[in-house]
Amino acid sequence: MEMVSEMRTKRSSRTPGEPGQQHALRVSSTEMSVSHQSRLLKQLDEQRRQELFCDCNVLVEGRLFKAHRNVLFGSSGYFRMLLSQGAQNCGEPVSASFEVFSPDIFSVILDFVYSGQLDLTSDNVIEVMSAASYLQMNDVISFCKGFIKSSLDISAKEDDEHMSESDSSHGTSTDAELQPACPDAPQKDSSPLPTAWSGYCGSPQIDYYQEPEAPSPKRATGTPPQRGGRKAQQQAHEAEVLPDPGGYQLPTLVPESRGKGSGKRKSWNALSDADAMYSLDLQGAPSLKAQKADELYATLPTIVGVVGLFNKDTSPTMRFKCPFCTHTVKRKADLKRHLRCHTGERPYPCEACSKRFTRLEHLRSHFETIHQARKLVCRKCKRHVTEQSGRVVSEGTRRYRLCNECIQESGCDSVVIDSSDAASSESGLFLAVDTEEEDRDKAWLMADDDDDDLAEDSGADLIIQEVDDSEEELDLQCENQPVFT
DNA sequence: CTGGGGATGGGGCCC
DNA sequence: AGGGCCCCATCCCCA
Repeated sequence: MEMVSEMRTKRSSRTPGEPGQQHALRVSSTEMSVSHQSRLLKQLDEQRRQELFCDCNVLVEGRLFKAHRNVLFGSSGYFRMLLSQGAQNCGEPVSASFEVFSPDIFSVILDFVYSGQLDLTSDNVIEVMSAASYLQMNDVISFCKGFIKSSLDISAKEDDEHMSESDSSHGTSTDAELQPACPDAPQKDSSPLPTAWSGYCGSPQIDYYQEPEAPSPKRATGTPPQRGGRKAQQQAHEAEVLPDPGGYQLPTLVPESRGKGSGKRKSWNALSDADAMYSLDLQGAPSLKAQKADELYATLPTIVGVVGLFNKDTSPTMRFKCPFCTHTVKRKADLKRHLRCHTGERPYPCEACSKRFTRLEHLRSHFETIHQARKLVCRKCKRHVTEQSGRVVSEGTRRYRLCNECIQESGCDSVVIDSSDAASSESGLFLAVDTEEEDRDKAWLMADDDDDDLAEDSGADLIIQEVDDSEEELDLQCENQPVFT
């Protein structure tokens, strides 16, 4: 191919003046250009390997890489910034040192820079993505995201096949169908992901992964929107400002962790593209969501690399880095928990109002505050109430206590007085049955329809009678059941 | 418009 | 490793 191109190039350049050659010449020029670029890159790669004309030294955890500053400048935002700052002393070689990623990872990235081929595997994709984020190489990040996404897609497809057809022999055909058209695709049998990556390898221009056009609300189904306008606007802004993980800045310019600040509440509506990538699906069918999230989590030990952040005076501090943002945590469990804000997984549905939560404790807190009246305080006058001086009332799906005076003032029209619940709250939830409390919580989480006593005492059950869309909730109960089994 | 309080979500960390 | 608690930030509602 290259030879043909070369020959054509030569021929056309020899006969520029012949009639009818204008169009042919233009086509040849394009091919020549591509060929020329390819050869030039190849030549530069050769020079790099022979350490010829290299004017940039990159030290990664003690290993020295030599490269050309022009190439690095054109490939990485980080180097662009770095080299721009030192542009005045062009004659001297530039040095950069990294300890935030390993030499192997940098080698993969450097190979990509000089060849356009990214050697991704399930083992290195997260670290490559992390390093690419650091180096501000958005194309690499996009490929990594696509790689991860396709791994999920493939997992889902495989699961679908496994569910529909019990015969395991179809697994090979699936793989065959997904085999790459690109012969350069990395083929590692041990990796669960490699077949998916083939589409990207060697052809970085191919936009295999379609970025979501706009941040999509995670609350596609399920919980009703509670936070509209202002939040949506703010989060749209966040999505604009925080295209994580591609939106990294130089470490010196941006705090390493987003902290408890502006971006914290983005999990519901505003998502980074990576967030949206996962969350859209994950908000759909809860069982599928959990399944996919589980698949993602299952890959954590290999796919989510351990990032060593080195303290200068102490031993290396091992931390787990979120592949979607800059956040790092000490424990993998915390990372798993954190990932839910990216995946959109909400495995804990409230059976009373169908709102879903990322954590059991949040669900419990929600249920206690919203659907049970735990506080012995009158909601209106804030005075302390007892069993005698106040009662539990329900308004919509919310329950709270009012003192008898406030109940009389508000009248029975606006609130539904729920004496049975008051009794249950008093007798069971506060005093005598504390030990059973957890079991009850778990019991209603398990949606145990056989337990009549539970149904009587459960606030959820009482509320379901009041809410219009109870059928939907019952469906949700059935739907969500597998999550807890 | 503003401030207070409730609800919610996320991080750190202990058990 | 998971559950749970505490703390804090943010959002929303309401007076």
